[in-house]
Amino acid sequence: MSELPDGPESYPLASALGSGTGVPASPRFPDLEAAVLARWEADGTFAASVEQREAGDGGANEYVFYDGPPFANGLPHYGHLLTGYVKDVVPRYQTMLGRRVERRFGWDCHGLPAEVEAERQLGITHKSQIEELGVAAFNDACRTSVLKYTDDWREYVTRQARWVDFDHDYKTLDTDYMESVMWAFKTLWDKGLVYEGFRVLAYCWRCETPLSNTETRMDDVYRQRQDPAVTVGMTLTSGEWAGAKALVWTTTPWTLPSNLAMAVGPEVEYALVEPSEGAFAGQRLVMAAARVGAYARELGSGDAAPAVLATKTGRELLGTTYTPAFSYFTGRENAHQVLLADYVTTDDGTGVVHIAPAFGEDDKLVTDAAGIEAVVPVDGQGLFDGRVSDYEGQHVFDANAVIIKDLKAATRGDGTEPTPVTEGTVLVRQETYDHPYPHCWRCGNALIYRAVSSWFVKVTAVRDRMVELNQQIEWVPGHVKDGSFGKWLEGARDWSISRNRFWGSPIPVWTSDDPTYPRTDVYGSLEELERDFGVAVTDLHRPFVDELTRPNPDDPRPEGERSTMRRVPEVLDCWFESGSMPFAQVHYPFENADWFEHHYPGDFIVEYTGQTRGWFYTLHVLATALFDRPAFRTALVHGIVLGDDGRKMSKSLRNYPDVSEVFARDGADAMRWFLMSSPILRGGNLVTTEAGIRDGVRQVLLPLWSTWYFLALYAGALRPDGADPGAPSGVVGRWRTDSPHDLDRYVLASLRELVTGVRRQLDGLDVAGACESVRVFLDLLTNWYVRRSRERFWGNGDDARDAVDTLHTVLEVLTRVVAPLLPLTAEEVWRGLTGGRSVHLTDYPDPDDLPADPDLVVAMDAVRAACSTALGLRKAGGLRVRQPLPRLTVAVAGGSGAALERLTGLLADEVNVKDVVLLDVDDAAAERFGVTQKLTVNARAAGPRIGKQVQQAIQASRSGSFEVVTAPDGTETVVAGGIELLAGEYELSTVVAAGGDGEGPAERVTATLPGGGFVVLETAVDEALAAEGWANDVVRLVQDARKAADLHVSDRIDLVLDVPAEREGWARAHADRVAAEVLATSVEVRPGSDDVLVEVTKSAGPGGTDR
RNA sequence: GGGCCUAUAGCUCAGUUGGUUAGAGCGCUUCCCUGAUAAGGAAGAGGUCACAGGUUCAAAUCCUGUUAGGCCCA
Repeated sequence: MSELPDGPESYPLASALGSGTGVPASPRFPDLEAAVLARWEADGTFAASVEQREAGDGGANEYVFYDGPPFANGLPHYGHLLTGYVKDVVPRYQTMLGRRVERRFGWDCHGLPAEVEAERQLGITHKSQIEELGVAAFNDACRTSVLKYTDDWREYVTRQARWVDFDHDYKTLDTDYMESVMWAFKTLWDKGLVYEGFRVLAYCWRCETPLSNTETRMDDVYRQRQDPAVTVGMTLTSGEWAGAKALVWTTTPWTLPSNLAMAVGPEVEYALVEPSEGAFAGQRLVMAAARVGAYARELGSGDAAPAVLATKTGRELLGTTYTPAFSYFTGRENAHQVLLADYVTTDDGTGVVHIAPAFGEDDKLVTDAAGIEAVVPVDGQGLFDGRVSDYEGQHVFDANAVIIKDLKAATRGDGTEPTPVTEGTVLVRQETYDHPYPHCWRCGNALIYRAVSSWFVKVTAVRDRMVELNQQIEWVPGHVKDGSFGKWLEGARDWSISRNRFWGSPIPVWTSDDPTYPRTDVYGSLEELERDFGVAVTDLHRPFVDELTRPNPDDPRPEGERSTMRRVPEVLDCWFESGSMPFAQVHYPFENADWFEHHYPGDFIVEYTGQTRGWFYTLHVLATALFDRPAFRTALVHGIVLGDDGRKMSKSLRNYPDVSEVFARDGADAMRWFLMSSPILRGGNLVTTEAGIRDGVRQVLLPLWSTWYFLALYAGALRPDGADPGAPSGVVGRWRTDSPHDLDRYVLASLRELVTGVRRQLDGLDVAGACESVRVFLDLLTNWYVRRSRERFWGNGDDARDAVDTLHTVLEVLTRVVAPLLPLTAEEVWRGLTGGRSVHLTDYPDPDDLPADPDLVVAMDAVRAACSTALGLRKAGGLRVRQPLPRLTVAVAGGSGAALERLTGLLADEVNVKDVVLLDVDDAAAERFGVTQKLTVNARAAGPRIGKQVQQAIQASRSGSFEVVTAPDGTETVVAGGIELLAGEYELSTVVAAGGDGEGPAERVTATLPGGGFVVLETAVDEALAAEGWANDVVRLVQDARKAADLHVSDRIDLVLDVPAEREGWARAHADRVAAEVLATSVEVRPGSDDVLVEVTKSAGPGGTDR
C-alpha cells in the first residue's frame, strides 16, 4: 500500500503517532497509548481540561471529587488500578458535562504500614529497639520509606491514563494537614466528644504493644494452639439458690484472679442440679440446662443423672452475688454478681461466662454497662503484679498450671496444700482445648487480650445523627446505604483513636506529670502551642512535639519544684487522618474556610466494600461530629479483585497477570474496559484473567479502530466531486446528520439512543451498564451499518459522500461518548477525525444534536429480524447466500409493512433475492401460505380481573382451543377455554403453520418471525440464477487472489479466467459484472479447464491505481 | 456466633413495580460469508433460576427456613 499524502484532505487530520503515517490497519495499542500520553504531557491537556471550565459562583459549577489516599508503601495492584479508573472515568465525564473537576492526589503517610516497612529496613524486631535507636531516627526512616514509592505510583497512575494532579498533592504528614487534624481533635474535645478510657486490645507482651485490627487480621496470625480449659464452680451467696455453685468455663485460667463478674444469657434456661454420685454428689450446681449432659462424666448420666431441683431463666439470676475463686478484688463496687449478656450461648462451656473485664472485649462491654471498673493486675510484659500477690512476677501463661494446681487443692479441701483459692471454689473439669489463637505477626508469640489506656471519640453520642445523615447519601449499589453501612452505623461503638506508636499525628493533649496537681491542656493549632510553649513549632511529629514541655500553671509550688506539663505519649490512628481529608487537604479552618464551605460535602467518592468500616465510616463520623453534615453525596462501592483462580490475589500464588505486562501487551484502555465493564462496580467480585482483558480488546477496541480504519481507507480513495482527473483523490468527512439514506438515518437515530442511554447510565454511576450499551452499539455499527453500507463507500457520487459524512459524524460522536471509558483510543480516533486538540476538551454529546427516528429504528430492527430468519432458512436448506433466489415474502403484523416498504432493497440485498414481497399477516392472501392465528394472553391485564381463570385461558391459548367472537356491535372478543377475554387482555398474532407449505410454488421454505409474522423464501433456481450464483463464486475467488497478491483496494487488475467448457457461456454472460466487482480492466475467458482458475495481475494501464 | 452480599447455560454475568416461551458475551458444534476487522453472520446444543416450604390466579422475582460461597465484625 502506498503512503497516504499529507495535507488537510486526508485522514488522519492529527495523530499522536506523527504526521504522514496514515491510519494503521491494526495498531499496537500500547504504542499508540504511549504516544497519546506523551502528547498530553507536552500539550498540558489535563490542566486545560480543568481550566477551561468555570468554577462558578461560590464553586457552584464544581464537581468535587475526594481522592481516597492510598498507603504508598508498595506498588499499585489491581485494586488500586480499579479505583483509579473509576476516579478517572467519573471526573472525565463530569468535565465533559461542563463541570470543573479538580483532582488532587493524596498520600496516606502515617501509621503502622509505614512503621513496619521502616522496621524491616532497619532490621528492627522489637519495640524497645526503636527507643534505643531514637524516635527521631526511626521516624526519619518512616518518612523515607513512605515517600519511596511516590515516583513509581506517579508512573503507574499516569500510565493508566488517570488524570490527577500530582504537583498539588496533599500528604497527611504535611504540617498544614496535621494542624487541621489537630484542630479536629480539639474541636471534638471542646464538644465533649473525646475522652480517655480503657480498651481491650490484642496485645503482644514481648513487643510490649497493643496490635491493631489490621495486624490481627493478617495472614498466618491465627494458628492452632492448645490451651488448658477449666470448669470452675463458685459459690452463690444470695437469692434462692444461695450456697449452690455456679459453673463457669474458661480457656484462660490465668484470668480467674481478675474475675469480677459472671454473665448469663437472659433467655437461657439454667438448672439447679444435684448429682447423686461422683465427686460432686450431694452438692448443688448451677449451669445451663442444655449443658448438663455435656458434663455427664463428672455429674453422672442415665440412671445416675443429676436430679434437676429447679430451673430459672438467666434473667431471673441477674444480680445474684457469689464468692469469686480468688479474693484479691473482693469488695469492689458492683463486682462479683451475675450479669446478663446477649452473646452467651449454650454451644459450649456451661452457659455461665466468667468475666474478667481487662482481658476480654465482650467482658469489658458487659462490666462497663454494669458500672464495674476493670482491674489490670498484669503488666506490659505479661507478668502478674503485686495485687495478685500469690503469682506476682509470674508470666500469665506460666501461671495457668499453678492456678490449676491450686484449684485442685481447693477442690480436695483437705488442707494438705496451702492454696490462695477461696473456700468453696471447686475445679469441676480440666481439659485441653485445641483452638485457633492469634499470634503476633512480628515475633510469633501467642497474644493476650489486655485493657490498655486509649483515647476515644464518643461515636455513640452522634450515632443517631450519623444514621439520619446517611439518608442524604446516595450509595451505589443502593443496598449499602441501609445494609452494610447503615447496619454498621446503628451498631457503632466509640472509636479508639490513639496508638502507642511513633509515626503519626500526635494526640495534642498535655497533662501534668504529678497527679497531685492535675491539669489537662488540649491544643488545636500551632499558634496555641507557640503561645504556651514560647517556641516556633515547625514539625508536629515525635520526638519534636514531645520536647514541648512547661511548668504546670496549676501547681502552686515555687518555680523549679513545679510539676511539668508533658504530652501524652500516643499518636493518632491514621484513620482519623483519612477521615479528616476533606478539610485537612485544604488546611481548613486556617486557610480556605470559604472554599471549604462550598465544597463540602463532596460530590463523589469511590472505594471497595471494606471501606464501609474504614474510610467511608471515618469520613462520616468526623463530618457528623464536626459539621453535622454528610461528607459526600454519592459513594460508589465496588467489590474486590480476585486472581484468575477465584482466590485472593497473591504474589506467591502468581494467580494474576502482572500489571506492567498487561499495560505493555494489551494497554491501559483494554484494562480499563475490562475493569469498568465488569460486575465489580455493582459490588460483586471480579476474577482477573488475561482472556477477560483481551475480550475487551476484541469486542470493543478492535471494532472501533477497524471502523475508523475503514472510513480512512475509503474516504481516502474517494474522488472529490469535480476534482481534476489528475488531482490526488481522497476526502475527509463533514459533520452532518442530514443524509437521506435510510442506513445513515438509522445509524444516527441509534446513536442518539446510545447517547441518551449512556448519559443516563453514567449519571447514575452505572459504568458497567454504559459499557454494555457501547458494546451493543458497536456491534450494530460494524456488523450492520458498515457491512450493509460497504458498497456505498466505493462509489463516487452523493451517496458515497453521504456515507462518508455520516460515518465520520457517527465516529466523532461515538469517540466523545467513549472518551471517559477509552480515553486514549478515543483521543487518537477523535483527533484523526477532526484535527482538534483533544476529545477531552469537548462537551459530552447531546442527543438533541442527532435526529430521532423511532419508526425507522423499529422498522430496521424488523428488517434485521427478517434477514436473520431468512438466512436461517438458507442455512437449513443448504442454500449458500451467494446463490440468488427468486423471492422472499415477509409477512408482518398490521401496518408495520409500510415502514418496511422502503427497506426492501436492503432486505433483498442482504438475503440475496431478486424480489421482496411484503404482506400484512391479516391479509387474506396470507392464508395460502398455510398460516394460523396464535393467541397470547396478557396475564398482567387479565389476571386482576378474572383471577384464577387466567391460568385456564393461558392453557387453552397454548393448545389452540380458542375462538374469536365478533359481537353484533362489531367489538371483537376472544373466548379461550370457555373464558372470555376483553380487548387489551390478549393479542392475536398470525404465525406460519408448522411445515407451512400451502399452495403455490412448491419450492419454498417458511419460518416465523420472533415478534409475530413470518417469512417465506422461494428456492427455485433457474439457469439464469444459477449462472449468477456461479459468477458470484468466481468473484470471491478473484477477491481471494487479489488479497493473496497483496493489492490495494483501488488497484486495477487484468484478469484471466480458466473455466470448464460448459461454463463458458455463464462466464461470458457475467464477465462485465465480474470485472466491475473486482476492478478488472480486462477479462480473458479461457474455456477447457477442469476447474475454475483465476489469474490476477496488477494492471498498468489507465484506470489503474493512482496512489 | 452476628451483619451484609451472592447463588440463573460449560464459564462470566444481565433479568425493571411478580405476568406465564429466562437473556447477553465468551466457549462448543455445524453451516455461511469475507474489496475494514489476527474478523464477521446464522443456526444448534446447553437451564428442576442452590434446596425446602409459604404468599399469589401467577414466583428467577415477595416471605420464612436450609445449604454453599464472599466480605466484614466477633
